[in-house]
Amino acid sequence: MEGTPTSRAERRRRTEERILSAARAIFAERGFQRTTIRAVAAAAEVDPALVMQYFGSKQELFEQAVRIPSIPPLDGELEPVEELLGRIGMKMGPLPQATLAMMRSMLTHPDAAEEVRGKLDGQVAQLADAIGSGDAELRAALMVSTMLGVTIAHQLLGLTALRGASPERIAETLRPSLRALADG
Amino acid sequence: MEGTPTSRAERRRRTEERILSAARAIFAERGFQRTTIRAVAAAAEVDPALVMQYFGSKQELFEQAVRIPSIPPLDGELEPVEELLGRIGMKMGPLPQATLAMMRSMLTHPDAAEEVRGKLDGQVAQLADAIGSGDAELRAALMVSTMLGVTIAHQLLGLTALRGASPERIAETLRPSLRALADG
DNA sequence: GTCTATAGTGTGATAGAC
DNA sequence: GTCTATCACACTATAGAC
Repeated sequence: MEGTPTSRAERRRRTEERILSAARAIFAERGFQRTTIRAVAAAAEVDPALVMQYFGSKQELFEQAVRIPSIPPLDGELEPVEELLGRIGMKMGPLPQATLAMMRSMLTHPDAAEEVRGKLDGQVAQLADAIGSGDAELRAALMVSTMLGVTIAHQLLGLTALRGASPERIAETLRPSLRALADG
Repeated sequence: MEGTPTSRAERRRRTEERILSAARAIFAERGFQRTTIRAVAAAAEVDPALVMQYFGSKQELFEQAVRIPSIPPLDGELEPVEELLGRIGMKMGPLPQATLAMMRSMLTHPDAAEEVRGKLDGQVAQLADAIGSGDAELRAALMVSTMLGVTIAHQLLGLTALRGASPERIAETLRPSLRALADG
C-alpha cells in the first residue's frame, strides 16, 4: 500500500501540519495559557488525544508552532541602516502567525519572553553594529523598541488610529523618527 | 468597643488595602491568568476565602487592583507637545504597579486590552490636538506606540541594552525621535 | 494508528463550623 | 466575622479499547 497517492507518512505529515496551523492561529489569538489542546484539536478537526500523541505536551506544541526561520546574521559588509530595518521587520505588513503567537504570549509566558528577548537582543546588536557611534547600542535598542511598540499597537492591540492605516503609510510616517535615532 | 484606636471598619479597610497591594504586585508579575487567588491571599497573609468575601470574584479583584486615577483631560489652552509627552508618561521611570499589572495582561486578557486601548486612544487624541496638522492622528498614534514599545521593552521584557540605562538617558535619547514625529 | 475513558492536578467559588 | 473543608469544573496527560 505504499504506492498509494497518499501514503501513511504523507497523511501523517499533512495532519501534523494542519494541527500546527490551527495551533498558530489560536495561540496568536489567545496566547499560551488561554488556548487549550481541545480548541486546537477542534480547529484542526482531529481528536484532542492525537495532538498529545504527536507533540507530547502543550509546551512542545507551542514551541513547534512558533518555530520560524530566524533572520540570517549579517555576513561580511555592513548594510545600510535602512535596508537592515526593512530586513528586520519594518515591513509593518501582516506578520506570520508564528510571530504573532510568540508576541501574544511574551508578557505572560516566561519561555516566550525569553525567546523574544533573545531575538530582539540579536536585532539590537546587528543594528548597533551598523550604526557604530558611541551610544549605538542604546539607540539601536530604542529603534527596535519603537518597531515593537508600533507592531503591538497595530497588530495586537488595534489602536483605532492605526487600524485604518496602510503598512506603507505607517512605515513612511515612521521613517524620520527612526532616522533621527540612527543618525544620533 | 467603637472607641478603640483600630475600629472594625478601620481594620477591614487596612486588610483590604493589603490584599489590593499584594494583588497589584502579583498581577504585575504574572498577568491575569497566572495569578491565583490563593497566591494573592498568601502574599497578603489572609485566607483565600476572605479575598473572595471582599471582592466577589477574581475579575473584580483585578479591576479594583488596576484602578488608577487617569490623566485629567486638557482644559482650555493647548500645551506644548513636550510637556504633554511628559504628562502622558514619558517619564520612563518606574511605573505604578497598577499600570504594570494592566500592561502585563493587555495581550491576553480581553478586558485589559479594551481598557488599555481606550486609554491609549485618549492619549492619541490629546496629542493629535496639540499637533494639529494633516496626518496628526497617525503621527500621534506612532508617538504613543513608541512610548508603549519602549516601556514594554524596558519594564516588562527587559531588553539587555535597556536594563542598564537610566530613565533620564532613555528619555533624552528618544526625544529627537518623538520630535521628528511631532513636527512632521 | 486512532480515539474513548479516565486519572491526576489546580482552579474559582461556596457552605457551614467556630 | 473569619476560616476550614469541600464542591464543581476545566484542564493536561495517560492508559487501554478498538
